[in-house]
Amino acid sequence: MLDSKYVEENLEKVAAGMKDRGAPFDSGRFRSLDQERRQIIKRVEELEHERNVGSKRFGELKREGDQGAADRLQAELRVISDKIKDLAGDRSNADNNLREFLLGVPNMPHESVPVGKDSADNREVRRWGEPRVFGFEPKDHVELGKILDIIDLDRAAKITGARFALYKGLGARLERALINFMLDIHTREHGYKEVLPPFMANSESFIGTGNLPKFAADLFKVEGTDYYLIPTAEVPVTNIHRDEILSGDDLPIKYAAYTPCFRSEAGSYGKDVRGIIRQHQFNKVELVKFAAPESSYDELESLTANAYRILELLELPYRVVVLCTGDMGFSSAKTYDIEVWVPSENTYREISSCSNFQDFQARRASIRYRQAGGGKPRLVHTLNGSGLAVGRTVVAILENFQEPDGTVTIPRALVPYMGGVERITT
RNA sequence: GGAGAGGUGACCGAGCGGCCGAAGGUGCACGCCUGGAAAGUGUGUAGGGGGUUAACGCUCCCUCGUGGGUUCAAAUCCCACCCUCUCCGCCA
Repeated sequence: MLDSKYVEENLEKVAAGMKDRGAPFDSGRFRSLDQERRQIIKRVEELEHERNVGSKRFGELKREGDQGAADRLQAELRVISDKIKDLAGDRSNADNNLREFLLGVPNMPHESVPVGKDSADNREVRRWGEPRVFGFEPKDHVELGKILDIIDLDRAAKITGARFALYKGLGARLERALINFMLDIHTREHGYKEVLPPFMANSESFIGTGNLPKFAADLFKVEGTDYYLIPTAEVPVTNIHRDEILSGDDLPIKYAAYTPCFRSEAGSYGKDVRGIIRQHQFNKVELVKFAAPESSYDELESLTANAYRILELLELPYRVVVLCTGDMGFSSAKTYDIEVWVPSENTYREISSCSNFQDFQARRASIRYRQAGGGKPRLVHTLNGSGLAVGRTVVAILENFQEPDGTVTIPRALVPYMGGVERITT
């Protein structure tokens, strides 16, 4: 959520930023909501002041024993109190209206973000590794998964439905190996603290990260509760410090978390229906940072580097693109997507998304810090990125490391995590 | 699921109708002390919002888990809900 004061003082700038994003923004409506709220607050506070002064006076009269004056004053005060009660509803309406308006406004894009309409306008900023030249027709991961009997989509559909996977044998072990490998690298070499959060979170947490109220349709809700299945560890992990004031000395705080992720994928019918690229449930190792505003963009660079390092260790070719204004997520000020090479599609596919949200989430979730020299608490900047999506990493390994007979070589770095297995065979 | 106890500032903890945004302590900041540090010592130190101001500031309102209620007046009384702890039951 943007700061209403910031919006009020930079109305044109905000309108321009929203235009770059392709997001509707009614600055006239903002202005009238803002002013309405201020007027009501002023009126209520004047009445409250009157009541407080009168109440004190009433106490004095009682002590002095002037019963007549006290009774008269009490009658007056009762009228004032009633008026305040009448206005209470107006006030909360005005507050809610403004808040609701602002909750629907996406973050301002950072100045370094290219202006553009959609993914075609994203800009490549890094490319690593050479896509392998196959001396044969490479198979896709669905076929490989069947041949090796490690991914069973038919039975998963029986158990649950479409867009679910059943991993078996070395497939299940590969998934587990990748989770452990990623967590080990991030915790031992990149300085993140491992956390294992709840896989459900309440609506307040979802509002904190910006998933609610706008994107309820993307979530699975647990019936009869206020809980939703998490679509990413970003939600529970960012909310670790909701409503807290952190010590500036502790920043940046860096967490790495493995969780499954649950997404309804509403509106993606017909998209990536084959295979395990797009699932209702998938595993992911997520990186989350709480940083001081001065250093948050440096932290975004290092977080992104921490994520693509996994791909380098796994010898998987990738590229990094910076998303343009029109392609960025709702809460993000700047996003890098890391895309891994997928031979069967002859293209790079997103495997990680690394974003700086600046104070957008921190304001919603009230996550602040106090600087070493004391002073007022300031909002932290929050960042996160996948490090990495595990299912898509499996896809990349199977397809990039396949042999003509359908067997798959395990990347060297992963062999210890596979219990010494160097190759998946039939 | 049943019975009980409790949720107060960055943290611990007192207060149980007006003199309480809140004693005391810890932490933190600044100063004294010291060759330097520790110890000691003095002072200060909640958050959010409105008005006003170029700004420093001044001023008002709200906040003692959350939301209602009683009252001229609520941290304090009543109701509902959430969370934590203890005991019993059940359970992995």
